[in-house]
Amino acid sequence: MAMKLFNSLTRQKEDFVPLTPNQVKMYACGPTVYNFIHVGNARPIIVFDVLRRYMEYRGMDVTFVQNFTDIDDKIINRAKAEGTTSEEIAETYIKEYFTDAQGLGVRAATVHPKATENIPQIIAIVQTLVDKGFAYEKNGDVYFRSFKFQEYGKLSHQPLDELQAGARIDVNDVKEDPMDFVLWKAAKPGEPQWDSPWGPGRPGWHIECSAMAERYLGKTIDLHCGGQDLQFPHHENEIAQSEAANGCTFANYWLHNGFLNIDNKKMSKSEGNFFTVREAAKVYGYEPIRFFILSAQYRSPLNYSRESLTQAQAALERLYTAVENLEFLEKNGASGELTAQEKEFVASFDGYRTRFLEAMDDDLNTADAIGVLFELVRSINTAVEQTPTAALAKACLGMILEFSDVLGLLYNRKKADDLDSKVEALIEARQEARKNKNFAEADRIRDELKDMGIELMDTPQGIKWKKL
RNA sequence: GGCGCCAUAGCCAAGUGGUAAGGCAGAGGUCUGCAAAACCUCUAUUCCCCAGUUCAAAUCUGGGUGGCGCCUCCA
Repeated sequence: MAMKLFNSLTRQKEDFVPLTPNQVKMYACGPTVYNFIHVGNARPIIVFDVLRRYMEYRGMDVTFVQNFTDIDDKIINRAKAEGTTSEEIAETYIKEYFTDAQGLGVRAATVHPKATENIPQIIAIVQTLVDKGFAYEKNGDVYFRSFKFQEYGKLSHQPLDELQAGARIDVNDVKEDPMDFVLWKAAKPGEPQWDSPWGPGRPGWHIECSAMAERYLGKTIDLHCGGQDLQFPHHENEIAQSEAANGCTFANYWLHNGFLNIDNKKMSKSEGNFFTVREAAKVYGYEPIRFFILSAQYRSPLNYSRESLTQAQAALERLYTAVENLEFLEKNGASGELTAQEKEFVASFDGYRTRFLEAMDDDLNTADAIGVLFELVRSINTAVEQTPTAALAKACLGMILEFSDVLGLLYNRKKADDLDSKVEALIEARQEARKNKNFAEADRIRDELKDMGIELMDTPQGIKWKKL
């Protein structure tokens, strides 16, 4: 059965069928690198990372392209303000982007192209559009004739005349029509520029994505993803440019994630009501941010709050504890093969897997999938309590990690490294005290170890410890 | 003005025609020297309101109310 995705083009959930069976060409609009990313920016990054992981889990080969917009007014302004160059600003925040992305458990895309490394490709498309009459030059700028593209508005489902009315504010312009948008901007003194058939200048924002998607994925791609706020005009314009230039469909499926809100209002840079991922991670850790974002279906609005992040931390903790307990049992549990009863239990995993797949197939319902994961964890905790064997623990661990890998969770598992001899001696001393029923001393040692960052737990299989 | 989205327990959040998943928080219990973890039980007769369709609705239809977004840079 095919997975279903909500396609913004048709406003319906559709079976996802890639152009080439099991080969997926996927593009996501990446950040403009002039600042740290905020938690709202993290939502698409995480969600589409999960989509990619899930498609791979389903046996598809995914080529995932996510660009960096590294030339833009904001970058130029920031560079001016800091007395440095655009290149330097972009380089800095690309580095910071990767720090955050890695922290959030986001895998690097197949390719992370930069706009500035695709100038010839951009110029080529603009030239084609000029040649075909879809674009015109004015004072060194080049604009796209929006209404010449018959299907303009098909993604955002905006009636063209209404769009025009809304754009009436745009007065005294050199454009033929207010709805036209810029493909190439004439250079201003002191700003980064490249030579072009229309004189020195730099690319507009929308054209970059058209150029990079085509270069790395081809003229028609399977999936194009991004935030809901990019649907219009950015994605609408990408469609217009690419389809006008190439004469074929640009992307078969368009996915748009819902907003991350704060106080029920969209978290946005221009409003200033945002927390950077870096700040939030300092308070809650990176992984709880990921868990929090995946705790709702990606198209629903999601409200950022201290309480939600705290709840995410606690929920994750439950998962980690389950995994740690299983790892402990794998080492210290009773040895031997799986019993018939245990085998039967392991066979019940198929039911969970089916439900997990159903949830993920249904437009990437990560909230439901996480629910299945928690139900699995509870049944495993119960089973393992009844028969704490190493073989069962191993099988259970495998099942949990299979799900968590798809969601990209539980990636901060600590390696069970060795304790130093001093700690071992203290544990030994505590055991001796316990044997002698000297519980005051035993508890004192446990507190001492806790101060050293080692927490002890007594289990039927022996002493379990973890670093805090 | 145009085009959309959302409303489920104290909190977060699934469920979209068959009688309310899961997590967090809370209460009680089992286990334990204690602790931690885990497990068990309990915590929405009800899904913003009103009307309608149906044997059956949180789920469909119509009408309200409240909140939000895009139409301008924004994931």
